[in-house]
Amino acid sequence: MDAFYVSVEMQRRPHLARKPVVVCANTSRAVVTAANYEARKFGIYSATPAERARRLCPEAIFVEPDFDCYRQRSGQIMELISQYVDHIEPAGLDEAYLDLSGLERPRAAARKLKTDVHENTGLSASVGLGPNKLIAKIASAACKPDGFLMLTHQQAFARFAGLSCKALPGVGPKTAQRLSLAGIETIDALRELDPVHAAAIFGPQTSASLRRLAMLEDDRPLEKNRSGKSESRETTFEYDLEGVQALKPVVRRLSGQVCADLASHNRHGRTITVKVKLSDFSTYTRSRTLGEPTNQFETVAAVASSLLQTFDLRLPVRLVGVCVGGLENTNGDEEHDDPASQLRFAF
DNA sequence: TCTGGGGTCCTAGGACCC
DNA sequence: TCTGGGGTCCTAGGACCC
Repeated sequence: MDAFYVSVEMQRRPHLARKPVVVCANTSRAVVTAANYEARKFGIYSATPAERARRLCPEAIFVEPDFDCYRQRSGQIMELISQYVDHIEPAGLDEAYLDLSGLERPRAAARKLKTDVHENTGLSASVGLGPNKLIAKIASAACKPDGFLMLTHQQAFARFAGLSCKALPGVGPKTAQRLSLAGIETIDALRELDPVHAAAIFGPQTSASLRRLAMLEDDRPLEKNRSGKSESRETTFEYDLEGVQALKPVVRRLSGQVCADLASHNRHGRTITVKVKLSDFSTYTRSRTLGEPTNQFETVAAVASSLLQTFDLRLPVRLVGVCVGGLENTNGDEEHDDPASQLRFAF
């Protein structure tokens, strides 16, 4: 979906049309959750600090996020899509991979789906089609907003060769910087990088996976019904807190919220992790794995509290978080779909 | 002006088992 | 005195994505 959260908010407030709109929590240390295209013209993007966003565009309209609403709208869209195809892999609230390989006219079906989504929700999507998830994903990003792009492997190869390596999903700022130091800026330069040289820089695994990315090769199957592997809550304080005693009640509260979420989905996990971010942004975690999965508040809170004691808190604390991971499988069968499927699609 | 929250996956080292 | 190889689980940190 194009600028999904902002588009939902603008739909609720028609007078915001054509104005710069930013979805952002109303707290001192917030960052932007989503910005519409008008706001992006001012240099405001997702993750821009709120204060900076206000200075970049004082006339921008700030709206507080409403994730319950976004989840509900996302559900409607996923429901609509499921009338077209059986095989859907949601990839967040505003994005999904679809397997169109069973369809006779996949391009026409995707076209109709895009129109249908707009007619039923008033929201626009960008659709990329390709022989694998990677190409579908890059194609949908390349045609945003409100775009439609279908590419063969060969066409994608030609079209994306000159793009920055950062256009490859999985290549973030750190990897891009390391590549840049090696003189690699574009996807075709990465493709032509000597494998031995690459392995010396990135190690055998990472260099091989970077190479596959640059070749636009991707054999990941579509995975539907993925169940979550962890649930967590974390909070950044308005002002840094000092000492374990100040943090204990927060850790108890977060434990309670995580357990309530787990219980509501009838899920249980074995590994409890506490995370701490200090005033200098250094981040530490401590975890403990139990013999049996749990979602009991007293159990999680007690373990989290004892983990909290093990940190070296010489600096003030900016953030704490509690995570329960190692969630047992709820619905058993992890369906891996036919890897021979030839056509995938992302929006 | 400092820099969220909810996740996934990968790596690497150590413990432990056969 | 010198001491393997493989596999799994756990912990900690880090990169990345939406």
